[in-house]
Amino acid sequence: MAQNTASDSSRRNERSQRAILEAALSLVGEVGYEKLTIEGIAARAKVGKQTIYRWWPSKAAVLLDAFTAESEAGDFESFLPDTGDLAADLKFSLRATVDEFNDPNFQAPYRALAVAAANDAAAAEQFTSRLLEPGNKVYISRLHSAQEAGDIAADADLRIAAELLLGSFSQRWLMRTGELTYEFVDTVVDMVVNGLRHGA
Amino acid sequence: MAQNTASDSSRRNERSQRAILEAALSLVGEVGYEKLTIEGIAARAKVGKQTIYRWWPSKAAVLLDAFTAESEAGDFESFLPDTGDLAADLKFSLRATVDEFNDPNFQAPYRALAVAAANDAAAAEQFTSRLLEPGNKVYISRLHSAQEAGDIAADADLRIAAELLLGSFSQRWLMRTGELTYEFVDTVVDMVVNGLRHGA
Amino acid sequence: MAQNTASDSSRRNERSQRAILEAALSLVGEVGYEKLTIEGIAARAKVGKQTIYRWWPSKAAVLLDAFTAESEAGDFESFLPDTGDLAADLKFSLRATVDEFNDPNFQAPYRALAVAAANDAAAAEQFTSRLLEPGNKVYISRLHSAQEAGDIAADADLRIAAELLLGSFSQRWLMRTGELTYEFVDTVVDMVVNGLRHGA
Amino acid sequence: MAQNTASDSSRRNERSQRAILEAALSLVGEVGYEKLTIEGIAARAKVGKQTIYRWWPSKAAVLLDAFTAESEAGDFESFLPDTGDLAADLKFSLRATVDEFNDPNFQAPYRALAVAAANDAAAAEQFTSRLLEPGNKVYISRLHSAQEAGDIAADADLRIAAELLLGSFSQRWLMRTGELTYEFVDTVVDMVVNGLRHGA
DNA sequence: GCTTAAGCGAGACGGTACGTCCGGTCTTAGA
DNA sequence: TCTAAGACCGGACGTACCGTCTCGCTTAAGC
Repeated sequence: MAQNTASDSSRRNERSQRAILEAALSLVGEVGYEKLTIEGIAARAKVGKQTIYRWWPSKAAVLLDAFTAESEAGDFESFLPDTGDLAADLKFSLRATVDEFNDPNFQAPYRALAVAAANDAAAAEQFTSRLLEPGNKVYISRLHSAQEAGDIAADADLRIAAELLLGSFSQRWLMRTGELTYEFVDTVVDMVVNGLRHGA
Repeated sequence: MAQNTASDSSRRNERSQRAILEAALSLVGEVGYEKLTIEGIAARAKVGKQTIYRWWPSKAAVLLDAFTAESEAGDFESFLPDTGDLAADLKFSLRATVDEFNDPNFQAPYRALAVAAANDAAAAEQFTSRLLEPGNKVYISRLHSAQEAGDIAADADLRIAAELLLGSFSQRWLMRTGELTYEFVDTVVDMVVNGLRHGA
Repeated sequence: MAQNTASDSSRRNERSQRAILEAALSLVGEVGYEKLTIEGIAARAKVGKQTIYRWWPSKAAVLLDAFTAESEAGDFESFLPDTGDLAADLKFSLRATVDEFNDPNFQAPYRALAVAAANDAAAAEQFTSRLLEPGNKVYISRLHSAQEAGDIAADADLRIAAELLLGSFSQRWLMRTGELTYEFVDTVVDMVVNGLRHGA
Repeated sequence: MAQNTASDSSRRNERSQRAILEAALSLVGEVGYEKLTIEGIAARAKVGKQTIYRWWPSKAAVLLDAFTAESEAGDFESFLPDTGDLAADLKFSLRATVDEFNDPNFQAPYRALAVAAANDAAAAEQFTSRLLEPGNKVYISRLHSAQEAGDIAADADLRIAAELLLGSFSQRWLMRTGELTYEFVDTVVDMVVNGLRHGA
């Protein structure tokens, strides 16, 4: 968690912390990241402002904790099966991700975090290591298994392959340059899997 | 330009407008987008705040004008040649883009615009139509010519192909998940071109 | 007035200034000096806090202006007649002052100013020069005329005589060590006038 | 002492109490009454805040105890001799008081107490009964002996006489309207004694 | 001598106000 | 009429203290 080093976390008031994270999530859904204020969170959580500042360095940090706390409650990482059919497996997972990113309750805080990360290298580091990279790993690992099965080129750079899959998806979503549809991810998967097949 | 409809643009003071755009660019390079303020721009440009509010609806709009004004001064769009060798042409262009995005003077305002766009759909629309889409078009058009030459599958979705090329690039840059290098774009191009070759 | 040097007073909004002074006076009467807050004044005056900070350096300064503005509206300085009978004239004036200091509307802000002055040398300087000293002068001048008439010793220190009259009064009021009555001031006047009669 | 009734004073930690009083005195000398904080005292005394709140109801009460504790250590009440020469005796005593009030170590906490008393009737009651009134009594008693000796009028109000002596002194000091000098108190004494001589 | 209730240092907590910054609107003087 | 300047109302910032409230811990009294 992102607490200040100065304070003794064993004395945290659980009830307050939960109220803060819940307030942050619900508020960011209502007003967006830029209009999200620490005062607003404190007011909704019925908490003193200092209680937020004591434990988090910025609203981005609050939001990150809020988001991951909720995600860990459900089963966070979208499931990526390994049926032996790489393209099918990738499509399955990415279609689930499409649904997720079309859900306003997921989208609002996630966009807020992305904005914070784009803005500030420190936030980006947190965002990446706690949200993006775990997702990447799942894809890389599936690609690796395909590689070992001989389905894709032995020398393919799997990290970059994952970036093709997820970067195009992210960009379309973040800049709203198009709808996130099953067709879109299917096409992306086909192109990438095809590209990986014969020496790249 | 993004001016308000209310004012008569023939009466604009050119000197002031230029000073505002220059001030916006230099300030965003110094303090970043979130700490960029209208008051700060006005003060540096030695201009009344109202003069900014009269002609632009938001700091994102100022910045967008500032950025495009500078870009148009130089030759903005990265040149994409058509030598007949698709992969080589794409690499040539993307390597130039790598250089551009590694230039701090370019990077700071562009990142600011991307943040504004990620935040706000209206800003995104402007950002996309004035900066992203023109770039996309260049790539799509080159892909189209390759398609007509029979180098890539006839039924390939060229827009999505361009998104693969540029989205992975953008994501890596925006979230700072890795360095932008020639090797990176070369690999991306090879994968994508390979993927386009045989029906996708 | 106690405005900051930085601002151009010709651009003050009269309505706001008046509202601030009125709010300060009414609030100090309701809650006392220590619980008087700039935020409270701003809220009651329907004014931004900055508008107070722009023109006054402290709540003591606001209050001093508020108090003197009101006083100048009425005829501030208690009238001290010169009938030729020094003791009678002093009693007349001090009895009026007794009434004034027994009036809650007068007392609350005046006590607030006295507290501020006792606390802080800068406030004391303002308080003294704008409120105490003018009062002193009136008494000294009446004593001077009595001295010229031969009613009191030629070498008497009139400023100190005034301090005896007003200091004992002030102390009793400020520390609430006794009631302010006509009898009290009459006795004080008799003692002091008697003491001044034969070389002191 | 001003302790709360709720607590059992036999269990007080002497060391802590002393540290609190010393911290209060030294801090008030450094920052003044308004900027004196309970947290600051606790921090300097290396004591929990609750230990202060347990034993004193306000910072004024702490300060009053701190001040009287120190005073009782030395011989607090300025000696007022009775040589038969009233004026000389009063001058002797008041000159000593002048020295006292010109001593910064004495002045700072005493001013703080006076401010607290001026502000708040409850503090005033404590301040008066524990510091002012004992001083008054000494003067009244000396005047009484002079009255019995026939040096001053038999019907003179001796309390008011004492108020003349001490009130003018206090006022000059509190509002810093002039220096406290031997000449000043000498003149005050001469006027008052003279005024008391023949029926007042 | 053991236990148990208190005082204790520490500091988190819900609050209030601070003094500052900036947003976006409005007013004024001058070119 | 547009501009530079900046006052205005409003709202959020991040900080300082308030007075209350747990926490473990020490410690002294009374069983």
